[in-house]
Amino acid sequence: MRSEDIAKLAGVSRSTVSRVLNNYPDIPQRTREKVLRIIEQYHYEPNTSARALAGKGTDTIGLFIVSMAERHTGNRIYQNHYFAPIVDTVIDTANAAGFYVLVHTVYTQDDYLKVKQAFQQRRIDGGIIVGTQKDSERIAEICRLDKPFVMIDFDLEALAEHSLNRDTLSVINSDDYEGACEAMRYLIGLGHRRIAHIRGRMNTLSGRQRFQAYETMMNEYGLPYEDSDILDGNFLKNAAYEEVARLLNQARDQIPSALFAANDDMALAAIQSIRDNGLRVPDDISVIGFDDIPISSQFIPSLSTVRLPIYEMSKEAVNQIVNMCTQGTTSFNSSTFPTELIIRESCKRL
Amino acid sequence: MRSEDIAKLAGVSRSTVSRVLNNYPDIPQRTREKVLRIIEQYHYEPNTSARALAGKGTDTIGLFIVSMAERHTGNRIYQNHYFAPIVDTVIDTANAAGFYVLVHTVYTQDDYLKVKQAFQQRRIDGGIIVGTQKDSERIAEICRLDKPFVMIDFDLEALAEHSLNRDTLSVINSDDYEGACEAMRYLIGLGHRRIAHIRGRMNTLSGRQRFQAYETMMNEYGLPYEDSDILDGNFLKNAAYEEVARLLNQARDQIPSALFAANDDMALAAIQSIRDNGLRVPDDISVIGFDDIPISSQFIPSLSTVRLPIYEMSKEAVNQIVNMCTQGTTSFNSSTFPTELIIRESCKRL
DNA sequence: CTCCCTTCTGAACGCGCGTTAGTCCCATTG
DNA sequence: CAATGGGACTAACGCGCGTTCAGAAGGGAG
Repeated sequence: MRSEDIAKLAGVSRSTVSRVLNNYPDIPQRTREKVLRIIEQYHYEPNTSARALAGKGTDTIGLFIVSMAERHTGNRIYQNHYFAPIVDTVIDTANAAGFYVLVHTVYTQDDYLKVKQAFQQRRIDGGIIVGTQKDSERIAEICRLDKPFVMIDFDLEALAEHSLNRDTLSVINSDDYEGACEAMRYLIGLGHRRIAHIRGRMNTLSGRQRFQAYETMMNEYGLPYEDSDILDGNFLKNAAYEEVARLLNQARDQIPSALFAANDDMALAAIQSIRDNGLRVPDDISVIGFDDIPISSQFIPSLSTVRLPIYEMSKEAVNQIVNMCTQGTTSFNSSTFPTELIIRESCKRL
Repeated sequence: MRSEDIAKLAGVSRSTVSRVLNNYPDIPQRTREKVLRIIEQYHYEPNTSARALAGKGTDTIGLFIVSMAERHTGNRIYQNHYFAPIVDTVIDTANAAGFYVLVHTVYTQDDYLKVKQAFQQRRIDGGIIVGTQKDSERIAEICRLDKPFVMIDFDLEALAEHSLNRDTLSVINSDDYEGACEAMRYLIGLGHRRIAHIRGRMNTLSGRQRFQAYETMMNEYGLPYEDSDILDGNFLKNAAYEEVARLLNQARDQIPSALFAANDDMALAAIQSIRDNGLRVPDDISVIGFDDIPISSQFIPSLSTVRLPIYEMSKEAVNQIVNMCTQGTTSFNSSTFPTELIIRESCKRL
């Protein structure tokens, strides 16, 4: 079933059918209805490829997930507390807007080619890229394609470095720095003076921002901290568990009364480690995390943390892409979404 | 950059370029290399739309997730323990095979149209559909399109009903029945004679199979059970918690010594409920679940359960689709994958 | 009745590629 | 030497649609 068949059945020319489908204003109501009836009746669907070839878009956006995990290690991405809700929201929002979503994982440097290809092959009209460890060099290449593109969590400085403030590019960040400051102020407000921090990976923007907030706040409030109070984590549980165990392995009065972990996974591991070393949370040590992953609210004790506005950010990303694609609006945008301090049971007044 | 540009640069005709790209045998090595060099040099990528229009496929498969949740309730699909690893594996496997994946959620009856459309609009070469509550009527419509199609977890009887044993259709199931039997045999082998069951939704295949296995095993081993031993769950925590509380609200010696829950979520809720009623797991009551969701291994006590071969099934689904798409092989297939009994701490010898 | 303007329609071209039928050239054979 | 054959290529058509431009049909004014 092609548009020509519809045209014949409706007794008009093919171009009239096309005009009806594309909402041209100069089609009289009678003709329009007649054509639409035939289309309805025969369940006609325009061929996307032909449409795209003739200049229309594909009504498809790409969602690229940059991860340092390895392909085929099984089930890593969507069980990741950070990626899962993004994928979820993006697909949901896009589908509701009548767009299809092409999801692709990016593990290796070569996989970045796939992103470019998706654009060059005209598979997608626009793209969203997420992931903590993006290669700004490769990203720069992709941006040079000059296609509607939104990045979630990306260091603006890296952009400037490649002078890529193009009109088709948008960046959506969460305000991790301010969120981390809030967490620190909360701990300090509870009377804690000796506060430790488990860092995330320092090659990620969020890792750096959260750590930076820790230092700034400690300094601002004139609180002393030593190198040993800064634990070198990597966002993962194992290392955090070990590092915390090492922290606890000193004179009782040398142990900090509070711990700010750069993410919930490490915070939970820290609590385990603290327990296994015979101390209690929050009675002996207060722990606060970052991310508000689902399990944090169910853990015992439930974890105080900072919620990321993932849902809002993802939705905004799709909206921007869809606008760019449909209206052809090209506007550089850099929005920062506020986090939210979630107070639960894992912190206690000193 | 079009193939014609490449042709000019290489000093050949456009069709020669096309033949090189499509591995035609009658191109001498010299010409082939020359063309490939130019392609490489100018980063030429064939336009997918034009390609699809000319008869080639799109190298894209659709992944449709049928869920009864509601759109825009935020973050349901990929945080679902069942869907997440499927999405994960499908995307990973397909990407590794050079295929793109279009992910789409199906919430309402109308959304099924989107599935049909994706095919009719030639967006995808083949599709995978997953979800527990498929509408076999709609599925039948989709199958009638006669496109490569794989369903994960689908009742074969429903297929027969619509007489749809077409060559392009495959069904991949997990052997829930046998898995549930194994779980029951394990409990019985531990000496339990009074065993309760919390059912899943009876309008799902897995819900029915797991329940059926319970009844069959109880009968086979001549164990008595009463209506009150069969709790009406719906795969969700809340109802399970309540139902179990009701079960425990009777004379101590009337309470079953073991409980087989139709999924892990309900099993975990049951353990909570049992605890809240002053009994212990596994000392007073043994509990076994089904699914082996990630949290089950970390729960205290860790949950004995039945692992679903989700990874294997998803991978097989992609392989079948890819084969059908590339080789044009059309073979009806119905494979059943075995489950695996995972023994942990939540069950104890009576 | 003619002219012009508005409203509507269709023929034709182009999008970029796959493929078929056919051409050209050179080596081989009778 | 002519005829044959095959290897290496190309011209041309078709895929299904969007869009432009010219022109038809209708309607009102002069």
